[in-house]
Amino acid sequence: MIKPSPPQTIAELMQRVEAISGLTLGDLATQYQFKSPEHLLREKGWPGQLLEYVLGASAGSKPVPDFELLGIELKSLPIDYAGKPLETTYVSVVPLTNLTGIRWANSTVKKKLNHVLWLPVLAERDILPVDRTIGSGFLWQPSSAQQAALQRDWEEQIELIALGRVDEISGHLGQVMQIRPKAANSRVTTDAIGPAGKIIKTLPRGFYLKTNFTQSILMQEFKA
DNA sequence: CTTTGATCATGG
DNA sequence: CCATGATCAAAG
Repeated sequence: MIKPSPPQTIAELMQRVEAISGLTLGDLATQYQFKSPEHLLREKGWPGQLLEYVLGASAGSKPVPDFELLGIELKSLPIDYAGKPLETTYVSVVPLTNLTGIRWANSTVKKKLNHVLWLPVLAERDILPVDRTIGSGFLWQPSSAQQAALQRDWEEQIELIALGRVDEISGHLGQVMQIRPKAANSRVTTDAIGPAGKIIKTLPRGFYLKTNFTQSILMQEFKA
C-alpha cells in the first residue's frame, strides 16, 4: 500500500475520513504497513502519526497545518466509553521570549485552531492500541464564544509570561486552555523572561485544550 | 536541538 | 478518580 497523497479538496479529505470510521488503528496499520506497538509507553504519538499518514497529511514538524493545501489541522481525540475526552489536547509551544507586541490575533494558537479536523478514537486504557476504534471525524471552526474563551486564557497567561512570571504558571490556570510542560523531561530548559526582565532558564511549555473544552466541541457536534 | 505527535503516571 | 506535571519517539 503506497503512501496516500495530500487530499486536494475538503470533500476528498472527508471522504477518506468517513472511509476509516469504524476501523481500528490496527486495521490501518496492517493495511499501510505501519508498525503496531503493543503499548504506547514508548510511542505516545503513534495514533496521530498513523492517522496523519493514512489521510495524507504532510509529515514532519513544520509550522504549517497538517493539510497545508486546505489549511486544516488534524487532531486525534482519545475518548472513553462514554464519549468523553481522556486527555487534554496539545496545541502549540508557548512563546517565552520576544513577547513585545505579541497579540492573540497573530498567535500560533489562533492559527492552529482556525480549522481543525477532529478524529475521535475510542482509547480506553484497557483496549490495546491496535484494537482502538476510529470514530466519526468532523471539521470544526471555533465559534465567536469559543474564540473569546480561548483569547481570555491566552491573554491572561501570556501576560504573566511577559511580566517575567512564567514560573508562577501551572496547569491550574485557564478555563478552557492551560499551559503545561512540553519537553523530553523535566531537566530540559529554554530561555524565558524572568523577574526584573532578565533572561532565565525554564522548562519549555505548551498550550493544551482542557477536556471540558474538547468535550463541549464533541457535544456540539454529536448531541444536537 | 526544537517541534509535533501525544500519553503516562502519580499526588491530592 | 482525575488533572497536573513528566515523559518518549520521529523528523527536520
